[in-house]
Amino acid sequence: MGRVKLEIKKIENNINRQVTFSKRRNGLIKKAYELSVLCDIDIALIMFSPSGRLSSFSGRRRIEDVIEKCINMREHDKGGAKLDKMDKDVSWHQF
Amino acid sequence: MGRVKLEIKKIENNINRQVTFSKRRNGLIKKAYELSVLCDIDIALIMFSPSGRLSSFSGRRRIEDVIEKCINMREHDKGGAKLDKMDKDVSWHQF
DNA sequence: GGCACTATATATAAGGG
DNA sequence: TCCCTTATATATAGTGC
Repeated sequence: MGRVKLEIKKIENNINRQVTFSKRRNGLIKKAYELSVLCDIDIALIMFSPSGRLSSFSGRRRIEDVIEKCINMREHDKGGAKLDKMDKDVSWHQF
Repeated sequence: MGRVKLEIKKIENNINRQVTFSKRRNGLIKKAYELSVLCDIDIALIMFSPSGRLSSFSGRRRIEDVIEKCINMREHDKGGAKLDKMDKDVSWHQF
């Protein structure tokens, strides 16, 4: 999305990396917010900026509550937390 | 983003709400993944589907580690966790 | 439920101030 | 750095299978 197709690999230039982080962080939070409202769900988003600062977002409930619910669910129902399928050409770590 | 502009409010139809959740959840995870790679950061995303199922994602590190780092940072540096600014016309809950 | 299509809305990379 | 613009890449709503 932009004047040029951006390859998904680490942006080596420090300035550009921080700029991209700021823009995409805002976009991500906006989309998390929209998802929480449209689908009436609980959501939590935790990010650390390239300089190590914490950014977090949660929808209807306090982030601590969402985290706690997540931890409990992962402990008590390990099989139910997996996503069904993702793109084949990425190798992100997921649960 | 689609044939029609969608107002950001709860989708009342159960089927449509679940369909929108599935599509947007995938989009959100993809963007979280891209952000983690492009900016070389830690990130964690926790969502509960309309039916209550847990979906979560984390980038380079285990989600438990990212959550723990977040909790510690929020406890020890409450002032540093705030985002600078968001859209004025939304009222999401953030930290 | 999921997958594919496609018209449209949205996000964003570059660049300028 | 941050804000604005704009061309372009991407996400996705509606639809059919």
